[in-house]
Amino acid sequence: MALVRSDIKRLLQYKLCLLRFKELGVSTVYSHNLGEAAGITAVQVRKDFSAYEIKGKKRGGYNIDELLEALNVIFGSDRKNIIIVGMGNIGKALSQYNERFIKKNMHIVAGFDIDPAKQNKSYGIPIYPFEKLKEVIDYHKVSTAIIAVPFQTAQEVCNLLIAAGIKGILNFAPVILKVPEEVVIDNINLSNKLEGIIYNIEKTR
Amino acid sequence: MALVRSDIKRLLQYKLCLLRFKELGVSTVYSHNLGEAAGITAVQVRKDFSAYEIKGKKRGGYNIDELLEALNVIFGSDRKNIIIVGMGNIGKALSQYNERFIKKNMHIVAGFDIDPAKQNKSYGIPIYPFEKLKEVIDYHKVSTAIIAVPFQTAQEVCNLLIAAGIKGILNFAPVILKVPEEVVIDNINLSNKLEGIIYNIEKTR
DNA sequence: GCTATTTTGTACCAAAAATCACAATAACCC
DNA sequence: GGGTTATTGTGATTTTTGGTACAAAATAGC
Repeated sequence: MALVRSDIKRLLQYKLCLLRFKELGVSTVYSHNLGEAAGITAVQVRKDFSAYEIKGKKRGGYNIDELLEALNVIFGSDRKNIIIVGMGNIGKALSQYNERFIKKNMHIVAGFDIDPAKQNKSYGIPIYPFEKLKEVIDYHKVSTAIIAVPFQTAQEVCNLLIAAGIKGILNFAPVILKVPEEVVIDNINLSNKLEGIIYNIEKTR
Repeated sequence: MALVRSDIKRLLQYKLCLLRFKELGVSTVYSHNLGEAAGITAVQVRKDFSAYEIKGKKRGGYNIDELLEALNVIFGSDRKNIIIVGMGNIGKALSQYNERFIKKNMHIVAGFDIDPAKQNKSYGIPIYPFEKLKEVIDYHKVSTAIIAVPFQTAQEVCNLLIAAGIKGILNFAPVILKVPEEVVIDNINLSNKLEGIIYNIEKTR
């Protein structure tokens, strides 16, 4: 499965904004507030909530706690364990994001690298050789992995992961990984992102 | 401007795949070859090329050099200079990607950080304080920036960048940055990406 | 040279997503 | 309490996107 539906992306953005609002002590939002914060039109916000039968009050807006509760039902609030495969620049950087992920109850429990030298380094998470993949995945009940290996080995690593039981992959290697229909994949190509931005800049001049 | 059109994303993916094919010594491709490599249907490939008046030969496929030449016309082949703002984990990691970006003629020419301690470190690129922003942007004719600062300061940094002449931004801070219509912005939220993947996994069970 | 096959190119159709327009209702103000 | 306003909720419309089917053309095989 190649794509996260765009309504889901928006709901996640709402969730993030709502948590920030809540931290500021706000207890209700209007569709246009939330829309502005999330970069989405007010109509779209109302439609999204309406589609999930989340009700607001006419002229009274939406209650933030109720919204967050409803979003928790949609997204689940139980702990998710994640692994990183490939402890190069990106892998290392992401391992240090753990604190942020933990706030959303996503825990990076281990990293994997082919290089034995990295397997002893302390990145805040334990680093294992690939032989330990299945063991760690099973033990921590990991269903999601981040691939941050060079593109030449990415597909091979991807196959290993799927064989070991991984169901969802965030891929930073600059290839489109081929996965069975039931596996969720999101390919991020930073260099293409930059090129796309540059194209848009030039085009509008 | 919030979004890079999806046909542009596909063209960039074709470009990447074509370069790889070329390195392997292949000189022609069929729409289904390229489609498979790029994770796109063959019909879509043909439509995309057709839309840009790139012709193939019936039963003979497309000539890779011609395709690449056409893509170079669309995307330009001149050097683009880029800066990174915020030399935390992500900023550092990206600065070490420079070699890969250079292959596409995108050069990260400088990094910026508020912390004077980082300004002397060697990351392969010079690191400056924010006071030097305008100077560096003007000198290197930079139009594109990567934001990798904490979310609390991201909008402020974004405004600074735009005031200093930046026209396109790739934003890793977990906020939706507000920019004038003519500025190109791509907001990447890694934590939302992971949550989206996890949602899809659970949903399909 | 005729037929079969492969591949491009495109017209048409279906699905998804976004936008517009406006009805419904609750709160506010005088 | 009556009118006005702010806000939600949704039906209708448009736009965008991707997919299907098939015609056109070039090559290959015999």
